[in-house]
Amino acid sequence: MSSPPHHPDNPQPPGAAPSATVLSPPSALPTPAFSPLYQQIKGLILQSLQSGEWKPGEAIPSEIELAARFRVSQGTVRKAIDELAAENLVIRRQGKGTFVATHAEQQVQYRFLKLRPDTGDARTEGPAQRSILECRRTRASAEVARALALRSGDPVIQARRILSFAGEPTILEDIWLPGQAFKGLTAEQMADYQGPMYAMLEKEFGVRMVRAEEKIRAVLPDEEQARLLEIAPTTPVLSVERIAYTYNDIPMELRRGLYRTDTHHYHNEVH
Amino acid sequence: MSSPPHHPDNPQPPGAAPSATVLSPPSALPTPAFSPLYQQIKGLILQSLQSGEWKPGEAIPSEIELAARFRVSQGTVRKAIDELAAENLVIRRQGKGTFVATHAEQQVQYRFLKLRPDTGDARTEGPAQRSILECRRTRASAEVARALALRSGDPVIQARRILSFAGEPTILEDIWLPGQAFKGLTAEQMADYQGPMYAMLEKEFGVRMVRAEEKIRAVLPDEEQARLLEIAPTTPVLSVERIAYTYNDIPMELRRGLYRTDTHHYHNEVH
DNA sequence: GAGTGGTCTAGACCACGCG
DNA sequence: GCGTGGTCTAGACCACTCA
Repeated sequence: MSSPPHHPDNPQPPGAAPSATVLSPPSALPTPAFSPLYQQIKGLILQSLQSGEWKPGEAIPSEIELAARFRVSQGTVRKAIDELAAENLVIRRQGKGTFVATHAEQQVQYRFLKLRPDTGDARTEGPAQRSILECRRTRASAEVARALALRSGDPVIQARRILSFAGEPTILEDIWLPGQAFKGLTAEQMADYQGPMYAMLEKEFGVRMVRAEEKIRAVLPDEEQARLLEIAPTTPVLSVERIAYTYNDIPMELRRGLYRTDTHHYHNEVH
Repeated sequence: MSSPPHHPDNPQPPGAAPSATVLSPPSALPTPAFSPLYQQIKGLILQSLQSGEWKPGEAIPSEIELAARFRVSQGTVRKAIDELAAENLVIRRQGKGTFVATHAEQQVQYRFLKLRPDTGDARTEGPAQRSILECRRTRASAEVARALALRSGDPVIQARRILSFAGEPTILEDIWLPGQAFKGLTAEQMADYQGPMYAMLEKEFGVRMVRAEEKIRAVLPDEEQARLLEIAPTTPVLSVERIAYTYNDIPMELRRGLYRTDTHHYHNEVH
């Protein structure tokens, strides 16, 4: 950390780094950051988050504790946490504390899935049925490697599954995961786990998906895809190509989904 | 406004409403709001925004001025403006001031359009060519009325246009606008205006689109649509149904777009 | 150099959740 | 009743823009 900015009355000694025991980050300098104090604090909290010091669902230390740990005012910690909360990395609960965000919550199941039934409440539809069609270890094609920031031929896990809503097959997904981070992942694990796949990856492998980018197109399914989705091959479907990222914008999943939109639609809000 | 919360040392007289001259809002009570002070301030600023006290692109008063006007601290005004900035209603520029957001800026042309070329930079593609195919006064169908919160048979303006990128017709749009708010809108106005349509509506009618919701599906174009987009009728396209809202969540536009996704894709980021 | 937004602090009190 | 996050204030100084 660089020389911390001005403390009006309490001039901080130049090298006074936070007293936190900062674990060595995976692939970056300790904290380059010539940035506002609260940004630096945010970075330090982020490091603890990604190092697993606080697990998903757990509470992080209170603002007062963090302020003491980092030797800054509570207001500065607050602003750092505000940004983390705005990015959905933590969740604030008044009177209780601030918690590490997780995919394993009833309220926000399928945080990243924007498909909604055309009619009725999402809740009347009930949870999705998942069925794993395939799950195997293979090697990254050039395309998959590029999406996952790997080299061609690096080990990847490839899976295919179907999500059904109210008994209707609605989503067909092909999923690629970097083999290294998910050693030992089995089809059983994917099939048996109760809850979203991202919750399972979080729990079993400590990898948290934090944000994703999607490219959406209209396509016709091939024969096999149409059969699996139980639609005619002339029925257009949404092709949703997703790259999901962990902390530090590291891509951790490539997913190609085909969404039926005869009974559902992709919902988006734009500001 | 309810009794304003606690001023530590400067107890505010109970009825001390901000000294701002509040114009009567269109269809709501002066400010129900049993909410934090900064939320009430935000509401008051919002009223000035929607009443046109400050026009798009103009600067709003400085934080210090607003603090004086509303008799609160600068920090409270700041928090109110922070939220407005987060919602893209205003833009802060350090050293210059805070400005009313507008659709008429070079940087953020087509703020609501999420379609991007598959390859190359969006800027290499240049601006879109617009051609108006149709623009007429008509009456709202039940469906259009529901979307725009009108009654069936209310006057609406219906338009159809094509957006082309690099000479290729890419988007076909049918647009419905409530007739009352846009009296006197002509096809010439739509065709001649340099810049996004929302910028024109902003300038000519004082109606600012602030947010939109989209429902996206994959469909096949009908014959006419295919002809206009210069594609085969067997080419699936994205159907994007957008409802755009002004302040206070009042729907002001229904738009049905067909997007070609053979050369472009709909891009979305999810958190 | 004046004016604007941006950062930081310190301290007070409020609203909530839980034992 | 205590601890948590949430609100509000007051005052200082920084960083940027422009005349």
